[in-house]
Amino acid sequence: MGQQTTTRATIFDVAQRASVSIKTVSRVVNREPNVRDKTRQKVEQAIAELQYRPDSSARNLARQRSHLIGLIYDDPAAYELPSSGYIIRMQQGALRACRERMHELLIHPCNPRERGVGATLRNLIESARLAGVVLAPPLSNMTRLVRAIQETGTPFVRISPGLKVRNDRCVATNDLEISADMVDHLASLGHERIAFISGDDTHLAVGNRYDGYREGLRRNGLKLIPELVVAGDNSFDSGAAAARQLLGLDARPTAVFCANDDMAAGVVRAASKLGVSIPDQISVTGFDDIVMARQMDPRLTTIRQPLARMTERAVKMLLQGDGSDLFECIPAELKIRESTGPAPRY
Amino acid sequence: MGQQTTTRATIFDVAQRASVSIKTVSRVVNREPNVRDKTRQKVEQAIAELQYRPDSSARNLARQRSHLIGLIYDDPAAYELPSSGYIIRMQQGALRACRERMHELLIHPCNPRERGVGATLRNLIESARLAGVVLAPPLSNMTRLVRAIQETGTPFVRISPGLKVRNDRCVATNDLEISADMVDHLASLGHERIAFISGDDTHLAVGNRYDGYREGLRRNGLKLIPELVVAGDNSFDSGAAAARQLLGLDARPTAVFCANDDMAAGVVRAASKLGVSIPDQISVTGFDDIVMARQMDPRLTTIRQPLARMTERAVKMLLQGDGSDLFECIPAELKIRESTGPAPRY
DNA sequence: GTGAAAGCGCTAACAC
DNA sequence: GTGTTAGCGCTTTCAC
Repeated sequence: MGQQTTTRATIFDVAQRASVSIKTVSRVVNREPNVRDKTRQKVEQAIAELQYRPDSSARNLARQRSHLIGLIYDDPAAYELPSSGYIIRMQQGALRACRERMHELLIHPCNPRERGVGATLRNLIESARLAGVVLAPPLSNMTRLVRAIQETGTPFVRISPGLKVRNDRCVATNDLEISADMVDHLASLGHERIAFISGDDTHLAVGNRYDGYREGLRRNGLKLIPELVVAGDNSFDSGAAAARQLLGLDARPTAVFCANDDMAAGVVRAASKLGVSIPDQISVTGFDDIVMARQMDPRLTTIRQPLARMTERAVKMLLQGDGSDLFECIPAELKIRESTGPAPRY
Repeated sequence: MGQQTTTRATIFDVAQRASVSIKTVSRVVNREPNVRDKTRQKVEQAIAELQYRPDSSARNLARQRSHLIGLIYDDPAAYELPSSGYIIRMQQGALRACRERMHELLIHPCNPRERGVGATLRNLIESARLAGVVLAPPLSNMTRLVRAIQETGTPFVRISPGLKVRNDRCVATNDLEISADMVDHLASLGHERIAFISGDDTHLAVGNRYDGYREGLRRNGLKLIPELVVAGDNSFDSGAAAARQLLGLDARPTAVFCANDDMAAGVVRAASKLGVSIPDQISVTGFDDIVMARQMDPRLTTIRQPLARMTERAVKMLLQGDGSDLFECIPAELKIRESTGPAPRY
């Protein structure tokens, strides 16, 4: 064993050793038809003996495209956020599909507020000749970026762009529907004064959660009480602040639906500081199912998006080639845990 | 605007347009010397007009190496763990260095328990001709994997291998020292019965934390009390279980030092269930500074490894070329928060 | 079924 | 300072 002293074997070396032409070797390596079984075996043996590994650069150059998938997502200024779970789950799904299809994953967080992101993105995509690009939310709903990618002509898929999309491919989840389902859950527990803490609205898909909340109220015959809707910014602290506001109301809500789990955690914290018990006095729900949701006390009722599966699907669409599916929806799941319970009777 | 209808400009097109040879264009693009200012400008203008972007595949083929850095880490079976924060922070550091050096980052989680990881890794590294590889813990202390990478002859850096390393480069932190410092902190608060909950010992660097604990006891003139050392497995639940055991003791510890934050969170949970108040009756500390550490109540005293900076440094070492630094240590930081306080007097 | 030869777009010696 | 030319290791077209 030890260091690789001699130079690496090329397709020529293999061809020579197997007494065939390089084209035949190429056929074997790429699993193309029209190779006699016996020839194939000879070649395979030569490959094994020589430890031959095709050179991706050469292959990419000849093929005019790489075996790289780019995963592009928002680079949070404060990286250290629960958003990390979000990102990891997307990566995980993308990686699954990549492995299966013999591709590799390039990650490329970027700051959409920066000048020249579009150009940088184009540069990356074209220079590296990415085989495809997955655009994560909230970038997936930013026209400038989408356009920049379109201009490269490289296949791409958007994740949860948060609105209906004209021509290009995307995979989403049923944010709106599932949010309404959450209201159903609350309503079925007897809640009538259900508050909502909204999130960051540059993230269109997060906006859908509010629409779902309203739809849920509507279909349960509940009316929207303006003072029960308060704006958050997706952060723990904004959730806590909103909770203090809601709990200070003369007519308190009996349930709070938060547009994400971080804010829900903030609500839980604020409530417990005020001696308000969950879920006895107030029910709390989130959205995202972050790791902490299962470690909180009480464990948080929330909604889980199939992020990994969505991204996996996205990469597969990319590598499929056929423009068959333009849009795919993978439903989210209600995770009913301990932070929701029957409405208190006053 | 719009789609790229015509074929992409190559270096020839640029050369022709600027009335120079391709070599000159190459010089300009690669910022090589020996180009007259005026010539350079002509070329740059042609590049701009033609929207020329060098093709990485071609460049990589000619240079015999890519512009890709591989970040290789353990692919947890249950991915959905606080470890996600760990991974994200390493990625962030690696990305910072990559961007600065005009490289791209390939992520490659892998399962070291799987057969053939070594071969797969070699295959990736050689096929893609990675410019360099960063190996994260605990993979960085697995001989089989390290060897596989060595055999490719590709430059690599190990992160926190957890032990002194012979010849190859690595960047680590002062796990042991900082753990001893944590004991100093506890001792200075008057604690004498300090428990330790150990972690997963396939992760050598985590093992160092225990050594640091002992060193801390020693230098504070405290003796190691065997019944106060209990084995955990890095999980929240194992922390909670250990806590129940420790709190059941006739002579309880007044402080618990956990080898990671998840276990510390478990301890906090178990203690509060048992009505033991933190830090009044017992102090708790962790290691890692996961996101939750700052959102717990009380906020957790812990240790923060400079993971991002470590990985950033690693990538820079890779791209530096000169084998100057073989080993680099970036110190961790004590984060003293609310979960530690003066030892109770009985 | 198999092979010969012409690229793919760039870098790197070396010549001028 | 600048240009010529020969690769880099593969895929692809087309002939056999």
